[in-house]
Amino acid sequence: MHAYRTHTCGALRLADAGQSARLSGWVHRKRDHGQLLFVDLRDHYGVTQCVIDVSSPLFAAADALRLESVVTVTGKVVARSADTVNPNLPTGEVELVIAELTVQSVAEPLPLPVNSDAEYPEEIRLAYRFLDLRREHVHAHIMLRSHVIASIRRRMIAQGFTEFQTPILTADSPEGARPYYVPSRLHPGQFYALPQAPQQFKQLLMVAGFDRYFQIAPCFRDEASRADRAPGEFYQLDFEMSFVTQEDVFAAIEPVLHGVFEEFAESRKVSPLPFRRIPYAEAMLRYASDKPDLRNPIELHDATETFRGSGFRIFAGMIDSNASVRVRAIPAPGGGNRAFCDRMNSWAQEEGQPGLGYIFFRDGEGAGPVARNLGPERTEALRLELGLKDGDAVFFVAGVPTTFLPFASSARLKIGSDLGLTAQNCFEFCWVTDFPMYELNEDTGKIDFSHNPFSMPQGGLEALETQDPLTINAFQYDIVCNGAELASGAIRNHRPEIMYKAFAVAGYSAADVDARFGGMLNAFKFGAPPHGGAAPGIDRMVMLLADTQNIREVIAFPMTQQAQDLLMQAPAPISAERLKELHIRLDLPPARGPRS
RNA sequence: GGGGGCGUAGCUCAGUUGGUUAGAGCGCCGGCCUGUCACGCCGGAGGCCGCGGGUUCGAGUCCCGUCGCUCCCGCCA
Repeated sequence: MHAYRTHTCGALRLADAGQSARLSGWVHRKRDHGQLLFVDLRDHYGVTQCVIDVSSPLFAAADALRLESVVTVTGKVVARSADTVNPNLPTGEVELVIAELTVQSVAEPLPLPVNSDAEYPEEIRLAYRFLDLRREHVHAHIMLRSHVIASIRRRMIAQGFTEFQTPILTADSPEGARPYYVPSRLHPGQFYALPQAPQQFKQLLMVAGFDRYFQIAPCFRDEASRADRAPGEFYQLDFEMSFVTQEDVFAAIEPVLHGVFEEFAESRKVSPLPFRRIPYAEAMLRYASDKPDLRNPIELHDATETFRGSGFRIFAGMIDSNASVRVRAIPAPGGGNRAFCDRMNSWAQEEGQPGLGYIFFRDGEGAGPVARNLGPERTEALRLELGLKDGDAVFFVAGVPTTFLPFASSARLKIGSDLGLTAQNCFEFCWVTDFPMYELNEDTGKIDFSHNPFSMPQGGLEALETQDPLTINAFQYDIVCNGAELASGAIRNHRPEIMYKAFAVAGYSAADVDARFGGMLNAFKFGAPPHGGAAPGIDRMVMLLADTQNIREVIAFPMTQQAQDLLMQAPAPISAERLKELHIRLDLPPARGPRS
């Protein structure tokens, strides 16, 4: 008989009754009946009930076992009587009668309960992550992550992609985020940077003729974390393709994402292929967001003309005084009562807004202060345009778009969820396309890249030379699922002359461009294929599939919000010798850490 | 860097208008129990109410400061 086990703790069935078996695992739970003891033994595969009574010489030893000790038990598998079968357990028709017991590893009293998924302070969970990972939910999430990644690999390879590894110790790349640096021992005063993304390497692989690249790529960014954004490091499905249009990129990755989500969606619906394409400008108009949650059916309408010169002086005055002011109407089907409208208004004030204007429809007409000031004709025209009826409401936000859009988006989401309009148990995908190439920096008044400077401007060199830069779109796209940005991508700019011009528009000289992107630009001077790609976030995908809001639930060994590893104690000081070797002298007094 | 929320037993939380000895469930410890499976029953231990200051006859409760956690803004494809 094998030293540790003949079966896993999830394996035994009624058909095994009568055999001898050996199981190894953790003491999950004990039920002590005085003369009779049940021990639930758990491993990765499941739980099996083991039983021993007072007639056994091992009874006292079994009784004394502490939870989470590791033991090996050997004995006969017996069928449970009909009234003691546990239908909730795959192994619940049998139990193992303990005849031999070996304690492989004794567990001390536990700092957190393993046999319960009850909430526990995150600090303790992270410091004892090896225990936390034994718990059912987290264990399942990490397994889901692994299965998702395996599915992605399989599907990418089936689509003709090849997996590559790119350097972790590399050069700083000016992509926006703050990089992590690693001091060089051999080159005093010089530093490697950890990649924020393998962006330039994957483009170089295209120049090298590999045609279709992918990587489950670690990315490093020294930026503040969020509930859905891990500090320090995260993983992307990074991919790139040669000789492709934007539609070719969509056609290659859609079946992968759709397939992965279908595979792990369980009962949840996944948007059919092809995913909807929504131009950026339309997304901002209809959803006030570049990552619309399409589970929510509400669409905004422009109502600027309805209010221009109207009796509703606040909006009419704003429109007259500033040509860029717009009014957006947010329909709220079923929200047509004063209680709901007042509640929304209070919410808006809590959000720091002056309030939230509304009209609600009853008895065949519009009610509320806005309707009174607007007058019956304009109110009725608006009602018809929005397709509203008695019992519905409409809310209004007004101002300069860049200022009011984030609030309008929040209001849309809140109305959808408060009125129960937002669909549940589904994954609603869309592409948001045609992002602007440039944007106006409101602080400096200068023109900045609005996304990735490597994107190809629509219209190419001619557009850069002739158009107002703020009207130029890029072949730049996002993939959005349930209001979360899952990926960003682009058709890249592979033409040096267009690259120099694109940077010139944003105020960079040719020398600047050479200094910052010399390596990649140089490669483009020796025959570069047109290419493009994207990089869906792995952690985000698993979060959606695991239906969790917290990214730390889908990472085996996450850091805290303050980017500390409580298990391995990182970051940590290093010895004076090591510092010297790295040519580093700590001149500044030690800064007090977040928790020193 | 800025804003919001939270901080009471090991854990989750309750604690009224400022008023006697700060409670419950879970966990832990002890006892009982031969068919449980979140076993059950009895008993017990366990509290600087985050920390410091203030107001008050009296503070878990009100005020100020501070520390920690968390969420958001900035930032971040």
